[in-house]
Amino acid sequence: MPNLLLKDLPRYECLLEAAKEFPDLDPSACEAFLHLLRTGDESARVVEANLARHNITQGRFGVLMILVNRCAGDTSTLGPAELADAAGVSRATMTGLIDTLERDGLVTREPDTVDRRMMLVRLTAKGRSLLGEILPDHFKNMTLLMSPLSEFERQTLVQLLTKIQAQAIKFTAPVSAAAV
Amino acid sequence: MPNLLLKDLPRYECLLEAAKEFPDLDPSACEAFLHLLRTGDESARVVEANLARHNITQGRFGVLMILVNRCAGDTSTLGPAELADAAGVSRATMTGLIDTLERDGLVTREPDTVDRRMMLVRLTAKGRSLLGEILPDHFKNMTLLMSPLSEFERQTLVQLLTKIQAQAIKFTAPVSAAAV
DNA sequence: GGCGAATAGTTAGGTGGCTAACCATAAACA
DNA sequence: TGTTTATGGTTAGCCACCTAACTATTCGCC
Repeated sequence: MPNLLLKDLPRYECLLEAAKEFPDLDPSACEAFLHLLRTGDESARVVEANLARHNITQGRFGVLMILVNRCAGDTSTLGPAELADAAGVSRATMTGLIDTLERDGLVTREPDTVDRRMMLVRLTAKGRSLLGEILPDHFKNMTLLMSPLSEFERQTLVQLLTKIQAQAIKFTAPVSAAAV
Repeated sequence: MPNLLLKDLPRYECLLEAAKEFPDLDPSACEAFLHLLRTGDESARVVEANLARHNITQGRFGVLMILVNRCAGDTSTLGPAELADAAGVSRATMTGLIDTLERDGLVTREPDTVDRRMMLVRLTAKGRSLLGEILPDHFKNMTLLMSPLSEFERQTLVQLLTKIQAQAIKFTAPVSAAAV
């Protein structure tokens, strides 16, 4: 009987045993699945620890990155809905993220004079500077995390993960069909 | 310049380009990392959708599963700290999870007469019954999600993920050293 | 021009994660 | 036996996610 996303991953032999009781349980699928979730979780924690040292979370960091990417010039802006779409979160959630980013002086928010429904979000110099501080270690950690894998293994991993992603998309309707 | 954990994963060529600006950025590591997080995220959503149909979340489901696993007989119990440890969350978080589970009649909670600091959590018949409803589809979805991969590919994936897990543990001190 | 539909951003309420602090109890030590 | 340390569960506050609902604005159609 497997535990899911728990501290101790069940061994394959335990899954074989559990499959006797649950005919729908495929031991190798279950094992791969649990390892995927666990490794993803642990990997996220690694980069989050680096971000936390700069008093920022993954979500807020993502918003800053989107602003840098989508705003070529210093004067460009994005609306909360665009940001939410790019970040893959709801507009309501994005309101909260922008709230705290604005509070910390990392972005500014002002009404759009052209479309009066819109707010315009802009990255501040402080926000840009913070990214400059964060990114070197961020990338180093990422590289270090993947260092046990050879170039070939990384490619293999990406290929396998891409297959799973393609399958996952089928579960969730055509909402994410615009990816890549 | 890469987006992180965003809706559109950057293509490898974009990462090569970005590496010119950021010397610490390793394109293949970054690509593998982003795919790992993205696939994990999407996979979690798949199983969560199934759980949501039964009005339960991943976290609460995990608690029920621990209770089933750790409590061989119907009369056995676990304390909140044990549950938190097994689930990999804090005791404070576990209090909230038990609160809602108790509210929904899926577990009971009573003081321990032997050790008066303790509460004892027990799975109810309703909780057990709910698991019985959930598990068939839960396992089926898991199997279906991994179906694009052959048995060999699944083994390969697990091996690669295990390497990353071992590396991730080094970042987070010996706290999780008891895994597997 | 007027009306209905669509869009934008925010609020309210809920859930689940965290840390720090708290009170109560048990265990360890002198 | 008394004191200190450790453990257990909960609370407060914060954050991030969601849905549903709301108000305001814009768009499309007649």
